[in-house]
Amino acid sequence: MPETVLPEGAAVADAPIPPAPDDVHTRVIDWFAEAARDLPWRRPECTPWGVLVSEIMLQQTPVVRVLPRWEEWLHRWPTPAACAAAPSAEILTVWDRLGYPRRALRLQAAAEAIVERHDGEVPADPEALRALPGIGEYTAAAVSCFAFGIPEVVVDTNIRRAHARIFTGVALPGQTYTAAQRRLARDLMPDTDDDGGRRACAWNAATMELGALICTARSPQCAICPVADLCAWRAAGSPPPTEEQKTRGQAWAGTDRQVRGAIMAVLRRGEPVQAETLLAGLPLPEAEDDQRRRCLDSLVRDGLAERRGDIVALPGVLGG
DNA sequence: AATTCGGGGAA
DNA sequence: TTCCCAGAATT
Repeated sequence: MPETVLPEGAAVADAPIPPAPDDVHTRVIDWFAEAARDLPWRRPECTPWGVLVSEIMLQQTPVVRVLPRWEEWLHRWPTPAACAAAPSAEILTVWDRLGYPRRALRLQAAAEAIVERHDGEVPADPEALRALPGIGEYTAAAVSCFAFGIPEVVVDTNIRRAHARIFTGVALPGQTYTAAQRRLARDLMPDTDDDGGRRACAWNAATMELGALICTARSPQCAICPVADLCAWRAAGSPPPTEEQKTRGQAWAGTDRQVRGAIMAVLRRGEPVQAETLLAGLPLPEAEDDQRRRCLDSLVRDGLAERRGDIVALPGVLGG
């Protein structure tokens, strides 16, 4: 804020005027109709289970890496019941290197809960979805909206960024999902009175796609953006992100996540191995013995590995 | 509100 | 190297 005191009622020069939501709705939804990617979990024949699997896999993992794993997963386990009945080791193997393998176990646990609590059918109610393992606020809303057409407020990282630029006029939304951002997203939802929520769901999907394809984090394609002339961030001169808005990079080299990942890569080969051989053979010369052992222990605690005596394997393969 | 939890491809 | 990706669970 400048030190200068402005006249009463005068607009602050830097404060962008947010566009009318209705105008943005029409532009973005029309753009989506012609520019949307043909993703398999968007096809009309995709089941709610297929949508649910895609949403879990897409948590922090890019679309291009999810695609082949999703196809394999749905081919093997076309229903929650089939997934629930699978060996956990197979679950983790098919998950492969999507990352955060606890998601795979939680997805199977969700499938089990769906069989037990919902007669094997993915629930449409967002509260019922939210109660399933691995399903939080975003995923519950997304499944409810994309699989069942229920006009929930869907807010992912793409939508937060698009909202921040178009309506708030800042480069990036910041690291944490604030109450103000949640309120903004809710206020921006199209009316559901007329069409029962069809337009609201289209708005969710379209805004997400806009953030993924046009309004990207690094170099947004404003030249081909359907709302460039309405965008508050553009109107403000496309100011760069502040230090507060920048995401502080997560360290990777030397972290437990790296060591755990290296251990899981070995276990995914399928053969039980000696703990000492496994830990000594990790391609991480920097890692101390203490860290290697700690990470293996944590994997066992997380149910991602099983240990009997000196032998370690994926869960279930060591038998009773 | 801050941390932890994988992994890879592009800037 | 750093950044970013359809987040969730835990503290």
